[in-house]
Amino acid sequence: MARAPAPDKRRAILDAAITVFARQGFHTARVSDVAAEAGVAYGLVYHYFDSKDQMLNELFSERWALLVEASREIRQSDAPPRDKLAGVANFIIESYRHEPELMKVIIVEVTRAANSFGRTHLPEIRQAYDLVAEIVADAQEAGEFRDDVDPNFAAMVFYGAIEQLLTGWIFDSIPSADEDYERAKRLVVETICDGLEPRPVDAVAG
Amino acid sequence: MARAPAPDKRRAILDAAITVFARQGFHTARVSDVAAEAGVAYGLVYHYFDSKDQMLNELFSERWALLVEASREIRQSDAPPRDKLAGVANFIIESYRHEPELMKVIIVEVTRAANSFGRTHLPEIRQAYDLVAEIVADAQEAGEFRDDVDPNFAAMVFYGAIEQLLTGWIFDSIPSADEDYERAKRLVVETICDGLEPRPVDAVAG
DNA sequence: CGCTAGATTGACTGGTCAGTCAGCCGAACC
DNA sequence: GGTTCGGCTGACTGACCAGTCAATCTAGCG
Repeated sequence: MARAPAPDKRRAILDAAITVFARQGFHTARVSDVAAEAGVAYGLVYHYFDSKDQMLNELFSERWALLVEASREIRQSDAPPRDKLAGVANFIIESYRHEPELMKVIIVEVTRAANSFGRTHLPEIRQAYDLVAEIVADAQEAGEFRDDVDPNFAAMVFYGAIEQLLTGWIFDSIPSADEDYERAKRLVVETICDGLEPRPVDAVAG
Repeated sequence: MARAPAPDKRRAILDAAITVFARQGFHTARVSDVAAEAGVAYGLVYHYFDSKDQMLNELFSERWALLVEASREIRQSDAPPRDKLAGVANFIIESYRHEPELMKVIIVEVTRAANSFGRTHLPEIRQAYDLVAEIVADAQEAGEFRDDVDPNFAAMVFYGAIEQLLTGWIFDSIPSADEDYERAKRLVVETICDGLEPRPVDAVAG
């Protein structure tokens, strides 16, 4: 029999780490918990990873790279700016929908950890923000968005809104049925693009 | 000589805790660091507080109560809704401006800590969010805001935007001169109320 | 004074865990 | 069958730190 087809315990450990970090939080999670969850001996974790931190770093970077990549493609597409923002929102919210535990870990432990991890990954995080800022700037140059709002600022508002939604779902303080995700996607973009105040009726259509 | 006018070591310890928690993060801060920062013996911390956690809880609740109180007053005022939102934004941003360390601790260690502290204080946190939602709902009933956006949702977007700004300042990734704070206050409200897309010119004024 | 009570001290304890390490197991290859 | 080598094991160690406590100090008070 050929050498067992890569049991990939490494991946199993990483997956277990997601579950455990999401459930208990990184700080309170013990490496032994991760090993147990993965059904693997304690020492094996250190065979594949240098440290507990490295696992978290890897989880973050792996997924964040996908977000940056997706954002880059969306930016370069020739969709209208509103659809581009919708695309980014969609990607993030779908990520949460499919892998809520991983996204929880990323949002809670990395994005928002101002000391330690947050600082380490600042450059990566900024890349994603910057891409949204560029989408806005592009739209402003094309006259499709107001040009009196700093693009970086708009990006902050956009990301802030989405992260807050994720946080709401994580805390289980806003509803999370299928339709709620869809509604949320629509509403972030709508709110940010259109604003809360009613538009003067520019065409009585209907 | 009258009994020394309450040396208030308790307060000194709490203030030291702010500095230390902000600098090192709650988890990595040692109680001995707090004691040292306060210029006080280790044991004295436990004379005034039951635990390390209790210090953080107290710091959070003390200040969050002010925010809720201010929000409540703003809601009950008869200013236009846009000014009410501006009032809340102003309160939070001014809090950060005057006590950045305390606000950093609150945002990073409590508001955004889905496990541990965040869960503990969820009810208090929600109170503040709910008040913003009510401001929006009031405005919708008065026909001053679009009524096709869920008020809770609008509140999320609003808080998300502000917290993201604070986070930007905390991480030192957006500028923080006096005028930047003022501009930020104006822009959050403007962006959220007016949206990013240009309004159709409803009056050629000027 | 002598007494009481609260403030203050800091050495010490108990428990927890990240990370180490000496060695085992089994597959391939000779 | 022996040898090698990577994957794999889990008991152990060393450091760290929250919280305890017995002792000391200080101030008012009779």
